[in-house]
Amino acid sequence: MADYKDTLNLPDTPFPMRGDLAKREPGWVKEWQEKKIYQAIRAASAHRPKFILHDGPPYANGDIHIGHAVNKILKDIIVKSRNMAGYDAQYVPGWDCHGMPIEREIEKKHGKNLPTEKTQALARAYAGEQIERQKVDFVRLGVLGEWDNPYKTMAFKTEADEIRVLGRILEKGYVYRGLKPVNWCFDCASALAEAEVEYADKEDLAIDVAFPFAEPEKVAAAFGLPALAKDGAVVIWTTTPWTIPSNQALNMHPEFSYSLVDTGRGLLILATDLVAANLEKWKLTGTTLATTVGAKLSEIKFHHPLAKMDAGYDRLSPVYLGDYVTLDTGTGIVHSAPAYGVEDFISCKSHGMKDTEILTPVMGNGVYAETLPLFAGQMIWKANPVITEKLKDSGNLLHVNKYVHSYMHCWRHKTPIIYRASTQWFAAMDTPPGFRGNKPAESLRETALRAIDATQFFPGWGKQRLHSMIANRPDWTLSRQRQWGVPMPFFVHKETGELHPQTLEILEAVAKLVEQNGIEAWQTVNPDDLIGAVGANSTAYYEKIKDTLDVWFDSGSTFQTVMGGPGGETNGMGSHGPQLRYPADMYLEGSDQHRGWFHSSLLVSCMLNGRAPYDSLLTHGFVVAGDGRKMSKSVGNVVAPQKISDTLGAEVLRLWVASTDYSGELSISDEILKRVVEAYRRIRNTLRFMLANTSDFDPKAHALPVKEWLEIDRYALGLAAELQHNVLADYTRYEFHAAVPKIQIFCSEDLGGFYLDILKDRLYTAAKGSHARRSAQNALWHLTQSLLRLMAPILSFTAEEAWREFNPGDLTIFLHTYYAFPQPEDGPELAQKWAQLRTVRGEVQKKLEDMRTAKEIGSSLQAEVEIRAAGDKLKALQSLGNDLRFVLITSQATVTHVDDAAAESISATTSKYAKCERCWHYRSDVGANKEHAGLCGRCVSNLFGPGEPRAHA
RNA sequence: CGUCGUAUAGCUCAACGGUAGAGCACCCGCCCGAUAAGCGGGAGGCUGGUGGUUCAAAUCCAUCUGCGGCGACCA
Repeated sequence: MADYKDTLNLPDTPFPMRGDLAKREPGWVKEWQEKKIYQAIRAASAHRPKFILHDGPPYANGDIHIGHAVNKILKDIIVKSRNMAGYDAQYVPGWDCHGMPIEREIEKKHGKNLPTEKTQALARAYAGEQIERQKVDFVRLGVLGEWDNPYKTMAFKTEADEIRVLGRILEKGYVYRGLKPVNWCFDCASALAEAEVEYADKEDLAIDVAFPFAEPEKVAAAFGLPALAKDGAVVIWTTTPWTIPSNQALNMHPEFSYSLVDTGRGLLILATDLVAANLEKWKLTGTTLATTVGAKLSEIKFHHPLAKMDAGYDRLSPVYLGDYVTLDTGTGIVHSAPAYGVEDFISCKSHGMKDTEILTPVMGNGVYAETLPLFAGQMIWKANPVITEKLKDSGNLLHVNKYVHSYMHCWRHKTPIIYRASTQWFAAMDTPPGFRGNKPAESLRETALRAIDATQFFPGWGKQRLHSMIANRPDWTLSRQRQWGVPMPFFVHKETGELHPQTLEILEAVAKLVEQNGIEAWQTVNPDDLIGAVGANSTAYYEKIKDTLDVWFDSGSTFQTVMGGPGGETNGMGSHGPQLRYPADMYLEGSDQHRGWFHSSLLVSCMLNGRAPYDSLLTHGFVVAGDGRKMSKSVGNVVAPQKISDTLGAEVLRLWVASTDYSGELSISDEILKRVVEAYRRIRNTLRFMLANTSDFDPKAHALPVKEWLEIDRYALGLAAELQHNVLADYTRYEFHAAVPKIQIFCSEDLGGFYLDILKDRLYTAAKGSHARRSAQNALWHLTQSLLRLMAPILSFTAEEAWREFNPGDLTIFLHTYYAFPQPEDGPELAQKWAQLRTVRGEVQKKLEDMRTAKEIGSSLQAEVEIRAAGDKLKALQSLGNDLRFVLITSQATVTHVDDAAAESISATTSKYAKCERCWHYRSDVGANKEHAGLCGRCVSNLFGPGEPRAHA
């Protein structure tokens, strides 16, 4: 038997079937960098309209985790897809560099209580190292961007511009100074972040204190009594006697029941449920005169327990209602010192107490101010027993005992800390304080809410979320008491606290210094040099403030400090102003950034420009393990992006990101990744087949006008055009998880299961340069053009790898836009007709499967088919003529007319003819040519004659 | 606890008031000229639970449960 394999046009390509991604991707990354692909794309796109996705800066601490990878890959997919859609889509990555976590890292490595200069120097160096580490991992993911010139919030110019932003919001009248309770360490003489707080057991004095009636008639009325027969008091319980001198209110729960009890020491009010326990503790007996709910006692005033001890305490405390009051311990009544408790502060403020009315006798070192009656100059912890003693003297102490409880301690000093109202700087949400006659026309809250309405959200529920956050948030505390942060370079009057009259000029002067030497310049500058040492406006009267800005203000200002704000393209503002544009088309981050970066950026931009810095917001969820659980080191279900890159390849990670619906959680597991790998293999193999079968195709020499193609080739072109249209629509909506299965199904069903399967016969057996074969290659060539570009934003490595094979000598696929298809004239009719043909094909395949099960055939080519059909179906089948058998991949196919659909049927038989040794079809004319006894007629013609005519398939 | 999401076949996703679909995985078979490939066929869901609205509910409403985000001087 002659071997005819050499006479076939079998596919050939160096494009390997297996990607070997983990090993080969780093090489491609390197090439992209060496060939400066990103810069080439910029040059090629310079004339196009801009699409600006402004990068939200990751924090420069720690190696990237899977969430970072998701974020950057999504951004990369969007940037690439917008660029290929014909935009100049820039990507300038950035890093958030200041803040407490880095300070803590420095403390861990170099010890605590370093001088500020030292901390800043170490922090700056550390952040730089972290950025380089993270950058390597980001680049490894195939993310293209301006990695040579990223933005950093610690860049000197960025730091300086941030100070200028502060100056502008001050000038516009949004900034004021006020009180706020914070965690305070006396040894640090500073506020602490929550992360710097530890809990440990502490022994305190727990005291029960009576606040005597000041308005007995109102108390009587609240309990439904005509009058009270004797004096009495409301009783509170506290473990912080040192807050008693600062008491300014009492809290009761509006719904709890409170009793008025007649005891040996007068009438007492306490929660009904706690009467028995407390009377026993106080060794009293009593009878309940009446009960009422807390709400009835609202606003009734009581005497301070130390009122009789010193006139300085002769004041009244009103009852404010609060849901946070519990019946766990104590009396059901809580004493409220607004300067030293968060709930106390909020409650008193909401009842109209002004900052200036709040008593703040505890100084930063934990000692009572000289103005505090009775206890001046005492350290609060040492004052506890003294206060208790005074209360006893006053007759208002019902009980005292030692009490061990869990209490906040400083992470550094292991000493107890307190909540302490301290002076902070705020941006006003509702009532702009104004600045020297300047005052915004509307409140920041109103402006921001309007800006949200004008913003597009992906997914849509983000709008309501951000809206409700802005609607409900309190004033923004801009100041922090930290070292590694952008300073608020203010001078305030030592007595009045007023800002220096030349504040704006000082800010600009400091900005200039910072521009040269970084934030460190503010640390080292001599105040005398800025405002002079003598005179009313000098350092004699004004002191330098050490506060830094909230790090959220750093990243919240990047629309100005990086993008350059309005006019940044031309006015030289911003680290990347000329190339970017304000507002950005999009900010894209995890959904936690509604409260973070989206939020802070919105507020700063609204203060500066009255609008959001973005036109649209896209949010993605968080990555969870396959079982829906959060990933955590302790559970051990953490999936590291570096590990995936090193084993499966970053391409697989990219495909996983693209195929997951990011609007909810993104779950990842070994099985999920395995499925992604399967999908990848299928797509890769399909590409390989197309590359292999077009390897001898030269579009310059072999291109044919579409109308000269075979019908099925034109149909395939239409399918690809439809795919591209649908996929691009998904890209435009940023719904990549909808696009990926479309591509996958196209490869599997339309190509693998249909078109390519049918095409093999023609590609392999027709004469190499025949019209029939070239027509197929034309179609494959256009399909590949489209498919590679369509895939490129997601499967960047593979698309690029294939592109080099497909288009040798071209720098990169990313220089190209989506493919412009030639339009077949009869596209719609073909689509309809071939859909019908494919239905019939499916029915035939079922029939053939039955024969296979009955062992009548193996290969479908062993069968001959007869189809009886009516109407359109008949016409469609008949129109293919002799080519129908190729569509069905059978050796013979005949069509017979029947009158109506009910009479339609399909039958198949095993061919009785011999198998052509070359094309494997079973034909009556095999051996008809004596010189080539093993061949069928068309193979003889294809090899030695004019070639078989093919018009349809 | 509050609030915003989310829950459909083993996995990833469709169906957006009208008989639950696809790809992959799985099972069976074919092929051996895409070959650590390719083709065909098949099985597999009380759409998280419960109650409602409706002629009709995966879809609308309520409630419960699981999971997750946010509620931090953390980023």
